[in-house]
Order: sequence, then C-alpha cells, then structure tokens
Amino acid sequence: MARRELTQAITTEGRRQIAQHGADGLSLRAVARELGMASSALYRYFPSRDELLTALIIEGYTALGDAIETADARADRLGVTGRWLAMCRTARAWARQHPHEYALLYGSPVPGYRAPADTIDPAARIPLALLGPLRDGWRAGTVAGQHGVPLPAGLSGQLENVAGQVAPDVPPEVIGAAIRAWTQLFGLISFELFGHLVGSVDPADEFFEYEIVDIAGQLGLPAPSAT
Amino acid sequence: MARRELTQAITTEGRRQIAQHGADGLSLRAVARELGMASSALYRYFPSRDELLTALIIEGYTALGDAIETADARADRLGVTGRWLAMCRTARAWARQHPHEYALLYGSPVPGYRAPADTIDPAARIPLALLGPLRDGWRAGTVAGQHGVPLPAGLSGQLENVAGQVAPDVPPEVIGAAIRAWTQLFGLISFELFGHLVGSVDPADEFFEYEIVDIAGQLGLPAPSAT
DNA sequence: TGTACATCAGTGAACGCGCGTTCACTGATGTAC
DNA sequence: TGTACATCAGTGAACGCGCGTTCACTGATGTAC
Repeated sequence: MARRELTQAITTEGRRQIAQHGADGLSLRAVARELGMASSALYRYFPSRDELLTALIIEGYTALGDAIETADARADRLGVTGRWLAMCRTARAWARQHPHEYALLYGSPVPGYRAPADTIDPAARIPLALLGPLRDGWRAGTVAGQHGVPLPAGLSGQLENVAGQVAPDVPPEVIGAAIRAWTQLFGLISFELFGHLVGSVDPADEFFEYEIVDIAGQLGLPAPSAT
Repeated sequence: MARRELTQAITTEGRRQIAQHGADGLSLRAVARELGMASSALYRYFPSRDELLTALIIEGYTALGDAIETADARADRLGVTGRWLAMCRTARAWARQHPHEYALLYGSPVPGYRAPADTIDPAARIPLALLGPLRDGWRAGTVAGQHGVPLPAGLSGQLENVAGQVAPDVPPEVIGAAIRAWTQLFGLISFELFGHLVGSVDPADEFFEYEIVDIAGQLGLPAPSAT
C-alpha cells in the first residue's frame, strides 16, 4: 500500500473511532488493531497521538467547510438570504450526522491538547463562508451597516482588524453582525446536540428554522421569499 | 470525620481535579490518594465513578444557578433589563472562573456517560432564572409577546407545553424568546471559553457587553438606562 | 546483467503507567441486655 | 456496670484492563555501479 493511501486509511479509521466513542476513544493501538498492523507501525505516519488528533480536527473543519461552501454555491440563485439559510441547514445537518466529530470541533477542548496553528485556517473557513452573503448584501446595498447599538471603541478596533484581513471594504458593524450570527448558529447547534433543548423545544427542527430565519432578519437580510 | 463531611471532602477534591484536568481527569484513585485513604474506601460513599461525576454535575449546575439567582435578586432595583444584564455577566464570570466545570456542564457530553434524571432540575434553574425578567416584563406590559416571525404550529405547541410547566400565564412567543436568549448567551460564553473567538473579538469583554445589550433589545426589554 | 548496498515500512516485545472495581479482612464504636 | 454482639468505615492486595511510546530487528524493494 502506498504511503498516502495508508495515511488516509489511518485517519479514516481514526475518524470512525471518534464517531463511535468520541475524541477520548481515539487510541493508536485500536487504530492499528483495526488496520491489522502493529501499533508501533503507526509511528511511521504520525509522530504521536496528538498529531493524529490534529489531522482529524483539520479534516473535520475541512469537511464541514466544504459542505457549507457547497451549500452556499448551490443556493446562489436564491439570493443572500437563501444562501444564509442553506448554509445554516447544512451546518446543522453535518453536525447531526457527525455528532462526535462536531463535538471535537466545537465542544470542550480536549484536555491536555493544544490546537496547533495548522487548524486555524481550516477553522476560519466556516465563519468566512457565513460572512459571504452578508458581505455581498452589503455591497449590493441590501444590508445596512449601522445597527442599533453603537460600537465601543475597542470592539470597533477588533472588528476593523478582522475586516482588514478578510473583507477590507466591509464596515466593522457588518463583521460584528457576522460574528454574532456565527456564534448564534453554532450555539444553537451545540445546545441541540448536547441535549440542552431536551424537555423544551426538542425535536428542534422547527425551532431551528424559526431561529435561522430570525437571525437573517437581525442581519438585515431581505425576507426569504423576496429573492 | 462524619459521613456528610467526608462525602463533601470527596466532591470538593473531585471538583478540584476537574478544575485542573477536566472531566476525564477525574479519577477515583487520585481523589482517594489526595484524601489519604484507600481507593476502595470511596465505594462507601459513591457506588461508582459515574455517580461521583453525576454529583459533581449537579453541584456545578447548583453553583451556577445560585450565582445567577443571586445576581438577579441583587439587581432587583435595576429593573428587568438590569436583571437580565446582571445575570448574563454573572454567568460569564462563573464560566471564566470555572472553565472546566463549565465545560462539564455545557461542553461535549462525557462519552459513555448518560446524565441521569437527577440533573434535570438543577440544570433547569438557569433558563428559569433567565426567564424571570422576561416574564415580569411581560406581566407589566413592558415586553411585547408578538414577534416578527409567526410561530409554526409544532413549535407553538412545544412552547405552550413548556409554558404550562413553568409559567402558565406567559404566551409561547415569550417562552421562545427566552429559550433563544438562553441559547445565545451560552453559545457566546462557550465560543469565548472554547477559543473560537481567538483572532477576532478576543478578549471578548466588549463584544460580550455589546451582545447582551443587543439580546436585551431583541427581547424587547426597555433600554438599560431607562430603569 | 549482475552484484553490493542503502532505504525504510513494518514487527513484536517490552517499559512503565494508571485506571475502576472487588473482596476478605480489621478494628473501633455503639447498642442491647 | 459489665459483657456479647452488631454495625460499618476503612484497608490493602489483587484482578484484568488498556494505553502511548521506544527500540532493536527483519526483510523486501529499489538504486548505483
């Protein structure tokens, strides 16, 4: 078996173990066992368990990012609001299909594990994709920049800094709205997945739809039927 | 040492270990070691590791619930908006002071652990407390029930069901708004604590303030200075 | 075309570790008569 | 007031487990001359 293929077989099996037993259930020995090789052989491919975990985290963000970006592209003809809703639904669907991987990305940090810098870019794809329709809406004049509460100076500086890196023409208010929406979306998904809605609005399908439409409204996106 | 005192010494040490190493770092042997007793002795107090974990989860929800309810009571003269803001700030402060305990409550579910029914009531105290000012505002007529998006039938039923259990006089829209606000608040705290805001609005102090004021606005709570 | 050598994926045994849980026991304390 | 007994917190050894990582090694493959 070629080096690339075996490396991929290892991460695939690792992902399978995380899917079944969560991040702490990831064991090099178990991966090796499943692949029918000595546990020491894995060290030809990953220098430590943590490196394998990092690879899986990056794969997770990449899979979710791909899914969201694809949903965005597919919803192109539905306008900015349609794109936003499509991305939200896709994020939720991915999370529900891969709950343990989702928890690895957005749940408690793995104790004793420090995410290296390599994970930053793949992770950033998700908020960047969500920013897309907002940025396009602002450029087209359908999304207003100014919000009710004026930005305090420090926050404004942080947001301008972010804008400078990812969308220099967009005002800090819009960046702030995007971060809010991103936080709200994943807060909602986490609450559903981690069981906090049990006993109130679980099953959460209707609540989720209600929420993402409301967030779209907060963002100043045009009503979903209108485009 | 009396039975109650030793039981408490065990949970205190368990909480200390979770604070240092996270939920997976909780080990009966380590607790016993730290308390200077044989690990088998702990089984006189807790029938298994999971039972100890359950006790710690309940203690966690209770501590957070106490903190939030106290903040609510202290802010009584500040009106409904002041109470809401005070509770939000207290929740965040508690989470930042007890990050691992917070992760135990609101992070990824512990793999292989099923939360028993005893945790439901302590956990419910937090959303119930947050509902308080909203309910009072609605009763006093300062908070509107109707929202932009009409409730779909199924969601409305779920919310009426919740209302029936906790606040029968409150319309489903207000319950929905409370669940939304609760989800948003903890989504935000989780994102900050779990590191997702690093690189954008971290340190998150100003962003947090900005957000909770905005949520208050969404809830229809009167402007913070006006009472 | 054939030989000598280097490369390197994979092996298997071992190190040293910590864990949850069980079980027969000790020994102090308190209770019943 | 003194004796016999029950209770029960705590002990310490043991069971059986799985883990990450290291290390000297084998043996096939490919390369250089």
